[in-house]
Formats: sequence, structure tokens, C-alpha cells
Amino acid sequence: MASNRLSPRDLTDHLLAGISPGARQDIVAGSCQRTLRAAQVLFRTGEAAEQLFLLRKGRVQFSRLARTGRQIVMGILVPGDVFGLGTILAQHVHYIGTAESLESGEVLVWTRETMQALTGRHPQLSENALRVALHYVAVFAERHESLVTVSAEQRLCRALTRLGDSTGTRTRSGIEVRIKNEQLASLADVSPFTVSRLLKRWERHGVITKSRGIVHIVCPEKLLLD
Amino acid sequence: MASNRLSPRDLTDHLLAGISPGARQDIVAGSCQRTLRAAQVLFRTGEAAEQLFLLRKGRVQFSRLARTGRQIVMGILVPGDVFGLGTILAQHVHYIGTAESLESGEVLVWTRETMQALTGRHPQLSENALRVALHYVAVFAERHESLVTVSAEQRLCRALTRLGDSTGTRTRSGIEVRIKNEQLASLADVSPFTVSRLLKRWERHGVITKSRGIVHIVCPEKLLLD
DNA sequence: CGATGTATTGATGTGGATCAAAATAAGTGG
DNA sequence: CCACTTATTTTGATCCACATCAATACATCG
Repeated sequence: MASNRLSPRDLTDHLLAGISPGARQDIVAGSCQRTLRAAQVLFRTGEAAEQLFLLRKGRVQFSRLARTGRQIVMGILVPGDVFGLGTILAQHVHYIGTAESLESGEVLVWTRETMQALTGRHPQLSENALRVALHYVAVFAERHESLVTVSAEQRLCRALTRLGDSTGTRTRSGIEVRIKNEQLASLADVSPFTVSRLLKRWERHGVITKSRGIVHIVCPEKLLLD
Repeated sequence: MASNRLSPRDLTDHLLAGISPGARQDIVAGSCQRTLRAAQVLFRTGEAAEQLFLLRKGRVQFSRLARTGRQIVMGILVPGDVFGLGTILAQHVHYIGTAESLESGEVLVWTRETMQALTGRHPQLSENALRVALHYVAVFAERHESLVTVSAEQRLCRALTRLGDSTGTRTRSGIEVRIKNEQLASLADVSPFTVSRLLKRWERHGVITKSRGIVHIVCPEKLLLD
């Protein structure tokens, strides 16, 4: 919660946590590696969950299309993140969002079939998946709380800070976040117009600098005005 | 999604699904039964998750106190529902909400310790917990989508319908839901004033009738105007 | 019957969405 | 390198759904 991480997370933090090297090898052997091009769709909302993904390189946007046609970005996934958790369940479920790569990258993919076998041999996998799922629940709960209690400005601020934490890259003059206004808007549950105006204001105050598709957080501490 | 259920759900739907009678006995034997009075707090947001609950009778409100002091109701739990899932994890986590009984009832309780042992013997438990957790994720995602795409009226409508489904009781003249405006307001993410006004309007249209703490849904089909 | 929690009702205000239009940047291909 | 297209961002004007506030009414109960 406190400070910007910015250190590449250990890829085995999530799905493979607490699993012995041997078992880990067995599990990874059951996956196949896939290379991602930019803007490639891995799966869509409502499709049967047949593949589990572990992101290794690149970024993936997890979103959902509302019946109004409006796209809701639920999160930007980064290396180490796991998605498509429904795949692990014995009964068939459906993806609750659409996953698409924002840039070129790399994923490990497991099919439902393999996962069934693997969770049989390594029950720890289920538990790890549970941890991840509960984490998502917590994230949603907080986002929801933000939405109903704080102002648009504070929400944008939090969204940007979180992004800086997870997908930001350190530069000499702060943190660079590759994100466009529209995604930011959706993540903060704010209109793109408001995003533009607020970023402009922060820029005038010297907290950030902005160019198309990129936000430089110059002064992370000034951003957090909770 | 389609019709009102109103049938008491099998208590073994969730946590104990797909588990053999023998194993089931072993698991239940590890729990202790606890009777609930009304307005009893089972745990609070932020406390260490040390107990897993399975609700057998009564209703439990799962909520969260925003820093603004405002209470956010995340859901009304009904018999069969499981909560405190973090208890199952090996590493310590914290409850993300506060659980308190709305009326007298009954729960089965497992301690962290017992759960560790039980999930070792019955890995199916982890998977079931995962299913429940993913369900919660889906519920949140939908609620969030509602919040950012549809009107207050539609949100209230959905919230009430959902409640009718889960906690409603069938009467000669429709479905009775024991809920007060303020809870309804929080569940639908709407102000209590708006709730009052909308319910009044629906009452004039003959869709519901209302008395203190109770909403009678007279005409469920008229409610759904998606 | 006070007393306390719950619900109603009307009046007022406003945060931020929406709309329309233009400006800017980034391709793309000749 | 320029003309042309397309995506992104900006800016100002307008608007409205809903919250908020204030006051009152209604239930329920000890």
C-alpha cells in the first residue's frame, strides 16, 4: 500500500507459490508457451473457460463490454498475474471478462484438461488460485468503495498511483506509465474529459508531465492526497 | 438469472459440493455449531481471518465501513453461503468485510487450524472455495458494471430482484423481502431518499407494497425493465 | 406516552457527464 | 518530405440525475 514497488515481481509469486522446484517443473511442463502480438485477444467475456494463463512478459488488459456498448476496464495485468481461473474448476464456467494484450508479450497457457490433472497431483495449485481470486475480490471491493465514497479526482489519483506501482517504469525524472486517457478513465470510473482536465491541472502543478499515451509521474508523493 | 428461485438451496451446494458423504461427515465433524442472536458481529473488517463460516439458518449482512464513516453493504448472505474464505489459506490474511447477523440463526464454524488439516485430507474443499470466490468476483464485476452504466432506478430494481430471489419468502400475494430502505440503498448504491421515492412510485404503480422494514413484491415481472 | 429509529416529502444544489468542435499528434503511403 | 487519414486529446458550454439538506410524519416499543 505504502510505496511504489517497481521491482519486477517474482513470476512464481502467485500461481506457483509454495510449490517445490520439482513440482513446479511438472506444472510448467504441462503448459505451453505462447507469444503475444499487440492487441491480441486471448479470450472474450462469456466464452467457456478452457485456458488458464500466466503472464510472463508484456501487459494484458482485462475488460468487459457493458450492454450499453461501453467498455469497462477491470484491470491491467502485468507479468506474474494469472487469469482465466475458472479453468481450474471441475465444472464448466465462463470467462467474466475479455483479455487482450496491450503490447507484445509472452504467456504460459494450460488447458482445462491438463489443469484437472495437475491440481490432482498438486493441490497447492487450488489454494494458490484461491488466494489470487480472493485478491481480486479485495481489489474490487476497494474500487467499489472508492467509487461510492470519494471524488473523481481522488479516484483518478488512486488509479494512476496503482498503475505506477504495477506497470510503471522508473526514469531519471520520476515514473513513466504507458497508458492512454481513455483507459485511465475507465479504470478510475471517470469520463475521459475529466481525465484530460485533471491531468492538465496536475501538470500545471508540476506533479506529472504528459504526452500522448504516456503519463510521467514526477512527484508521486504529491499525488496521494487521501 | 431468469426466474425467482425461492427454493431453499441445498446447504451442500457450495462448500461441500462434490464431496462424498463420508468425507462430508469428516469435515462437518471438524466444525462447531454456533447459534446466532440478531445483530451479532461474527468478525470485522481487517481482523485476522481465523474462522470460516457456513451459514445454516438466518441471514448475515456482509458490509464494510468506508473511511468516510459510511457503511457499504456488500451483500446479504443466506443459508448455504460461505464466508471468511481467507481462513483456508496457509498464509494469514484479513477479513475484507464485517459479518453480522440480521436475525437469529445458526452457523457452522471452522478454525484455521482445522481447515488446514481438512483441506489436506480433502483437496476438493479448496476447489469449492475457489468456486465461491470466483462467484463473488463475478457478482462484484456485475454490480460495478451496473453502477457505471445504468440508472439509479435500474440498480435498485436489480438489487431488489436479487434480494427477492435469495432472501424472499413466497406469500399468497407475491414475494416478501425483509429489508429496510437503508440497506437497500447501500446494496443498490443509491441514497436512501431515492430508495424511498422509487419504492413509493412503484407502489403507486402496483408493483410492490411497502411497510416498515418489508417490501412485498407483488408483480416481479413488472420490476424487471432492463 | 415519550422516546427512538425509520420513512417520507419538498426544496435546493452540484459534480461531473455529455455534447460539439477544434487542435494536436502519429501514422501511411506516394 | 508532404498531403492525407486516423487516433487521441483538449476546451468550453450546457445540462441533469441524483445527492444533500431540512423538516415532518409515522411506527414501534419499553
